[in-house]
Amino acid sequence: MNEVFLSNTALFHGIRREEIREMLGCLSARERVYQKDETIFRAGESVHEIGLVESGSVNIVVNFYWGGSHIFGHVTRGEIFAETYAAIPGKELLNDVVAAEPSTVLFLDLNKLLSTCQSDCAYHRRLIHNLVRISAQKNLNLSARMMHIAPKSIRERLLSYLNEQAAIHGSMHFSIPFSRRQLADYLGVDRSALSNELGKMQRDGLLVCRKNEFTLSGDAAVS
Amino acid sequence: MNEVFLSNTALFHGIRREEIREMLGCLSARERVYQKDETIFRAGESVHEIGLVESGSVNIVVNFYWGGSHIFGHVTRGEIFAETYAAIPGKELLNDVVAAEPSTVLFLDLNKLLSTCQSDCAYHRRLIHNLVRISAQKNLNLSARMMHIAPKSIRERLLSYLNEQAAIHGSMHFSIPFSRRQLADYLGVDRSALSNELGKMQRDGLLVCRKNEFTLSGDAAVS
DNA sequence: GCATTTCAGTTGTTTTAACAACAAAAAAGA
DNA sequence: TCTTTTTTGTTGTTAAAACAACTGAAATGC
Repeated sequence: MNEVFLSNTALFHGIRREEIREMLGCLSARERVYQKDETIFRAGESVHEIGLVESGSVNIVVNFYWGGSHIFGHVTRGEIFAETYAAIPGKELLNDVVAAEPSTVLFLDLNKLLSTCQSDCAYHRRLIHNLVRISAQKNLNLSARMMHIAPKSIRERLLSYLNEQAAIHGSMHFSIPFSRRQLADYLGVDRSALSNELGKMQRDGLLVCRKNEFTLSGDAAVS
Repeated sequence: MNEVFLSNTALFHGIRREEIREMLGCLSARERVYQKDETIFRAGESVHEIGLVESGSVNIVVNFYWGGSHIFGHVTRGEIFAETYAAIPGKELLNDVVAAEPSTVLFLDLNKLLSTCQSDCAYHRRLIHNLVRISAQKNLNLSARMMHIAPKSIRERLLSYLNEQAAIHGSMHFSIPFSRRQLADYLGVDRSALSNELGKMQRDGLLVCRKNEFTLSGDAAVS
């Protein structure tokens, strides 16, 4: 296991490398390699460990009763997953977790993480602090998406999202981390309808976009 | 302050009453009374305290640029709010928090909550544990709503929601905690269209409903 | 008990987004 | 480089939900 890598993750941020090695023992850390498309957690299971992606990436996949499925989230190197379920004992997963590519996952026992270890290391508190922050951040991300999806029209959803991006980047010119298809999924609209609306908005002078680069005009600014 | 009441909240669950009184000092607890419609937190502010509703209830209100607003959440007696923002230093609130009725709010310093207090009471760990669980639960609630909103048709959204409720109650017959208007808001659809669809579904034999009481037929069951 | 207001169901109309099918452009691979 | 695949924009059609307006029912207040 790579302590240098771990010390750069949000979960272990601010913890010295020597401490990390020691802590991994306290947390019953175990590592496992997965091939592409291999299932890591399955809906219906209950878990007590959180997963930290050491290499590769994993998808959070929701399966519908009629056979369809939807990728609800994508967890990349350095990020964690399943912490919400691990925090609620006995709670069954609502979705599968599947390796999006060949990946290595580090599993950590959440109960041990939350209980101070025998050696009562000062860094343990930092770890808990980090976990709370990560959880809060995920909450905010979900809330933000809810807000963007709240309007009924595609244009309003786009403006809501793009204005948030402009605010985040502190500029009317910015790149977004989504392809068209991904943006359509994120906003919960049809892809072709999204493309269409973007075209109209450009004709209306609200914005200019080329690939993932957007420039909002003053007219598009809200709040 | 009422330690008996606090010991029944999710945040102080499992902590003895005598301990609670002691802890409140550690947490720089302060209490304040609000009148109906009075603003508790305003969008754009950053906070370091979480709020616990001791009496009454508060609304999480999103204000749109064009003047409209939307109630995003309702926090009742015993529940907490603003913990997501308090956990991320400097993060500005995206919405207002407004008293829905005359209310009393207990404010607690989150940084002090996360750092073990001088007296290093064993119950402090329990408090942090509870906070993590509450945060995780809010995450799951948001995720569940996202899943219900994912389908495009009203019928599918309803079935998604009602099946979850049936699973929660462990029965095909149950009451929901929403009025029609609230359910329509929750599912992000028009109220009259929702009523209409419920009528159709009853005619199709998928369910029977009277007020907030629903009975699903076998045909409505999914997964 | 009566008046008033809120809530829920119904219907018809209009808007709009989903859907399907396709062509051009870009990216990836051989 | 040439081929193949993926991504993106365009258009027209269709289905569905939003919207508006109204009625009856239920709840609230006086």
